[in-house]
Amino acid sequence: MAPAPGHTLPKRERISGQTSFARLVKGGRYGSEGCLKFCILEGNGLEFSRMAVSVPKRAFHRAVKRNLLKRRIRESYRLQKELLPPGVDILFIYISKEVLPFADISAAMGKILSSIGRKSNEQSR
RNA sequence: AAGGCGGGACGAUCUGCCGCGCCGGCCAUGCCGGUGAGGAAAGUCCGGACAGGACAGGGCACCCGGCUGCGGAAAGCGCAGAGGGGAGUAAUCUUCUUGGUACCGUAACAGAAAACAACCGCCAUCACGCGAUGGCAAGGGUGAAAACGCGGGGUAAGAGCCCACGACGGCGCGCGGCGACGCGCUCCGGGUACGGACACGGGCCUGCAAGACCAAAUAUACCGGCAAAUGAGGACUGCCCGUCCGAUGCCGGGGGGUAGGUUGCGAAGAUAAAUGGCAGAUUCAAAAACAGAAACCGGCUUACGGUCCCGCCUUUUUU
RNA sequence: UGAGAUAUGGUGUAAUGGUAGCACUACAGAUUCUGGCUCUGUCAGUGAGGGUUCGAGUCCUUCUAUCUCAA
Repeated sequence: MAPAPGHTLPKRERISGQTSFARLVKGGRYGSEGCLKFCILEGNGLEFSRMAVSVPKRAFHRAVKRNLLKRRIRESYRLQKELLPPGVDILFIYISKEVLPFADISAAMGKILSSIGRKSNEQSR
C-alpha cells in the first residue's frame, strides 16, 4: 500500500528555537495515549501546524535507538497530520521503556490526532 | 579430515511509491539535478593543529617518558628486531627493559639473623659437671627471598681459603651486526632485592559551550540641541482648575553589551538537529551484530552476527 | 558536546603495599509478666577484568555505574 502524495513535512513545520519551546511547554496542555505523551498549544499565529519530537535519554542511552524512535514518530505524524486543525503547536514525548515497532506508534498517533481534531471541531461549532 | 595459531578484506545489493538535510539551477512559495554516517562515527586514554590568556632571559619546584633501528608533525603511536621471565606438544602468544648505584628508605608475620648474621650445631681451651671464653659458617629449621653450584685440596673444626669445571657481573681484545646485542679469548671480582633521590629527554594554562562579527528591548558613560527655581517634570486624574512633591527632563547621536542571529564549517555537515517508512527480488531461510557525524586531524582502547582470502602448527588416515 | 570527581557489609564512614576496622541496621541469646532501653554473640564488604609485586582496598591499565560543572 503506497501512500498517496502530498503528505510532506518540510522544515518550517518543525518547532525550532528556545523561545517557541518555552512558550509551548509553559502554556500547553498535556495528555497521553499508549506509548506517547503530548503537549499541545493552539494559536501559533501561522497558517499551518508545527510539531516536535522528544525521546528521553534516560530510557535509551544509545543514540541509534533514540533516532529510530524519533523517525518513526515523525513518519507517523507525517502520514496522519491532516487530522489536526491548523495553527497548532504540538510536542510528542516517547514514554515507553521499549523500542516499539512502527505499527504501534502509528496507532497511538492516530488516536491522539483524531481526538484533538474532534475537540476543535466541537469548539468551533 | 578434525582441532588450533597468526594476518588481511568486507560490514548486503537492486527496483517501485511516499518523505527528509545541504548545495546548485530555473519561467521560484514549487520543480529539476547533484550529494548525504562508521569500522569503530563510541570511550575520551594519548598526541597535534587551531583559538584565547600568560610570558625579557634563566633556574628551582611539580608532572610525564624510558632496550635498538626505521617511519612519523608528535604520541601511553606503528613496523621490524635484541635480551630476561611466563603459558602452550607446537604454530604462536604474553609481559618487562635508560644510566648510576657514593646517598636515603623498605623488607610485615615467621625466623638466631632481612644486611658488617649466629639459635641449634661443629671445633679448641678451662672445668668432676652445669657451663664459660674463643674460633667457624658445612648441616638443620623459618621465610617470597638466607650471602654462587658441584667435585677435589685444605683444616682443630671449617669456609672462594685455594684449585678445576660451570653460572653471574665487569675491564680489554677479536669476529658478526647500522644498532640493541650475540659468539669466542684473556684477566679480574664476590653482602641480596625493590623503591626514592640524582643524571638524561620532554612539558606554560584553558578549551569550538575556545574565539570572532552583527545586534532588538531596558538602563546608561560621553557629545549636541531644546526646556528649566520667573517651576522642567510627576501624583491625585482621562481633561481643566486646585492641592502636594520638587531638579533635572525631552529629542537626536553614541560606545560597551544582553536576548537573538551570523561565523568558526569541510567534496555529509545540521542547530529541538537530515540518511527514514512501506512493498518486492536475490544468495537454502533470516537483512539480521556492534552501533548514528555535531569544530578538525593522527593514533590507542573497547563492542561486534556473519562471510571470504592467505600463511603456519598438532593429531589421525591415505600415498 | 566538552571538562572533572567518586565507587569499601543493608546504610554512613576509617585503613603509611603486610590479618579490612568502627557506628547504626538485621539475626540469635540474656534481662523483663510482655515490649523498649541495656548487655553478649553472629551474619554480611573493597564496582568488574587484566597487570606489577613474595603479597594489592591502596600502584598501573581497560571497562561499568553514579554524580558534578560549563548554557
